[in-house]
Amino acid sequence: MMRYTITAALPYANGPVHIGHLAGVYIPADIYTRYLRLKGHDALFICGSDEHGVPITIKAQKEGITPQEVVDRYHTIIRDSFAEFGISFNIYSRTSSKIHHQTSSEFFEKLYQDQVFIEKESEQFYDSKANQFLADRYILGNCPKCGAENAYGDQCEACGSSLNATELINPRSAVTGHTPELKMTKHWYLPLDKYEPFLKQWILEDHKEWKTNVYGQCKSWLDSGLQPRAVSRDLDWGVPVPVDGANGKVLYVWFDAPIGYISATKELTPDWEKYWKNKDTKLIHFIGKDNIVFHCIVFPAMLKAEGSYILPTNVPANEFLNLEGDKISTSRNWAVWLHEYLRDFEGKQDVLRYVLTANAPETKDNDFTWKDFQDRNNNELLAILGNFVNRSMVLTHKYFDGKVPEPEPNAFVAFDKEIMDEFPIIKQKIETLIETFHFREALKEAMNMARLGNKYLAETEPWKVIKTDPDRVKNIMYIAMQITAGLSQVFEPFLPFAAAKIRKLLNFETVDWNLIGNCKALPIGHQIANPELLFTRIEDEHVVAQVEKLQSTKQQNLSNKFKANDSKPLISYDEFAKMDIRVGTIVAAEKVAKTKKLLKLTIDTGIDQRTVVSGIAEFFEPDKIIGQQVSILINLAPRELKGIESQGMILMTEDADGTLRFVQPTLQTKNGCEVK
RNA sequence: GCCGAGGUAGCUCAGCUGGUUAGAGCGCAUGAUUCAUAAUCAUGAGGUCGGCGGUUCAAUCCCGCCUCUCGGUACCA
Repeated sequence: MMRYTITAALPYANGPVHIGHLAGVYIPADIYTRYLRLKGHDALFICGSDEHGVPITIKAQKEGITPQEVVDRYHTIIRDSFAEFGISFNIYSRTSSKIHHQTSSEFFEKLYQDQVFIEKESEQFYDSKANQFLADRYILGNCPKCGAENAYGDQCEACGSSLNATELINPRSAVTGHTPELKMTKHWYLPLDKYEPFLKQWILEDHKEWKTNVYGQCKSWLDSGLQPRAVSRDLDWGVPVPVDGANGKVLYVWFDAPIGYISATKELTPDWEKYWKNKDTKLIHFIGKDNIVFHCIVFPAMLKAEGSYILPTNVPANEFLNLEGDKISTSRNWAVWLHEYLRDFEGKQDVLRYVLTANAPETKDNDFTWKDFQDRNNNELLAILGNFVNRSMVLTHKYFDGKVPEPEPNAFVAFDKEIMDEFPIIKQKIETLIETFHFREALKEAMNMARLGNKYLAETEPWKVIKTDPDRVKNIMYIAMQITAGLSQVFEPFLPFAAAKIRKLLNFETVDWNLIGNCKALPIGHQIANPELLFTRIEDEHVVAQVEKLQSTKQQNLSNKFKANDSKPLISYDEFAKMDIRVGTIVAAEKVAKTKKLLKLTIDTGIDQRTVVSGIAEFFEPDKIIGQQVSILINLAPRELKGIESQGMILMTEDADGTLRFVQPTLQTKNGCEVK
């Protein structure tokens, strides 16, 4: 028996969870854990809500409630969704819990006492009216790049630039509107660079077996050199930094969140140390690809620094799931939310589990479509698995009053043996596949067991043989029932609800991986229950409704969500008149080498032909905009971009969905005409 | 741009360290069958393995260049 600690990424408690989360992290982790338990291993499955961090405080502020109220709401929704989908956590905890605060505090203290951290002072914005330091997201100002108002301190949403708060022009606090001042503040840094040699050895040399996407990402980070990372922030929501003079400082969320795995284990069992500190325990982190660097580099560095913990054996990160061809997006509401699915498809947890496993983004991003969902339910789950179980039960009832018939041991024919011999082979394949995190393939092999069952019945034709050789049918149905019993075991990790239902129908409650394929699980004479259908057909109207729902939320989002920005302060006519805006025509366009967004345009302004560098390359093909009339600000001070002098600025507008459009006269207009 | 991961039958994906006619499921076609939720079983059609070069007796698998998708990072009036 082996011991495993299995973690699934802590979902961030600022929204519900959707099918992308389930497909990428929780279902694979659940399959893995259920499998290990079936094999008799000691496997703890740990998860919880990640409840700290700035986005939650912002959400709370927007809604006029406390951060705790925000996380309480989503923690409940998330926890219940997982429970209903049969994600078999041993514990689903949360990082706002007392035990987590305590655990992460102690963790920090240990590193602090061992003098692992670097202490560093730097200047940060401080709001003297609110008496607090401001996180980057809490500072608004004019974007230094594009001049847009209300750029955030970390990013301008108008032009997409990532910023430093100190670059903002006219910065103001999002809390009070006050102009913040720069003030020195002290923070603690984890010197990741010091652990670089260790990490290089541990990952690049000792864990070449990790998935290529994970290994590649790590190599990329390690090769480019690691930097010390701040582990604290000036914020009042989180785990307070347990050091004198650290008032108003909390642990940075990336530091406390992974410790959540440890606190949850602690909450679960007094025996927790054996799952985290015993060298024989295998620690497996299931995550999405966005989390690779934290789980492969940062958290291991923390654990290593602490000294008494084991490091992960593997970090099987998955890619992302798309939905009907588009990226899943919480803000655009382009998602299938679990709590809504549970309401719309009551009792169909396994259908989604099946589809998401069969189409899991294991090696690359994958697409979920409702059509595929319908097809897989109707043509695979129902037609192959459900149908086999049903027909073997119906036949057993018809010929043997629902009792497992007694076979004549010497009467098994070559074909019987051939079929029976297949099952241990498939079982072995599934084991290897699950143990190497190939869940998609493993599920396919499990389905092959049901296929084999169908094939067996089709070839042996008990409904014909019964007329001529009833004894032979005893052997046939004996085997068919044993196959069914095997299915009730093999699907336990993948489709726990269906597996349990098959066992209920068989009147057979034992769960044991080793029963798969031994073809004698059900005793002779065993009475089975009446047949019931495992799966029901999903009709077109159900999936059409879902697609329409998606389309309409998408439409609504577009029209509803857009809110015109507030008017800027008044200016005089003279101020306006300073801007010399002309009608021009694009006469040449080419991509600026080594950039993604920049086009080098040559504009005929009526006065001259000049070069303008414009960040529109993601929306326009150079060839297709030649001849396009534009409005151009011609007396903007030239600026050099990527070595090219840009002499002016093309006026663009951005539609609600982010698409850029030219602002041009309604009819062809002479170049050089003024816009006024 | 740089780094990483992908681009294999209509669709979704397997293909270990290069080696005979490149595989599976779904879909499609044909046939068989009726115990079963018009479910099942068999057979078959379908691919210049993103493109171009190179190494090799031999490349989907190695190398170079290009191209497209996704992620990270940089840049972005």
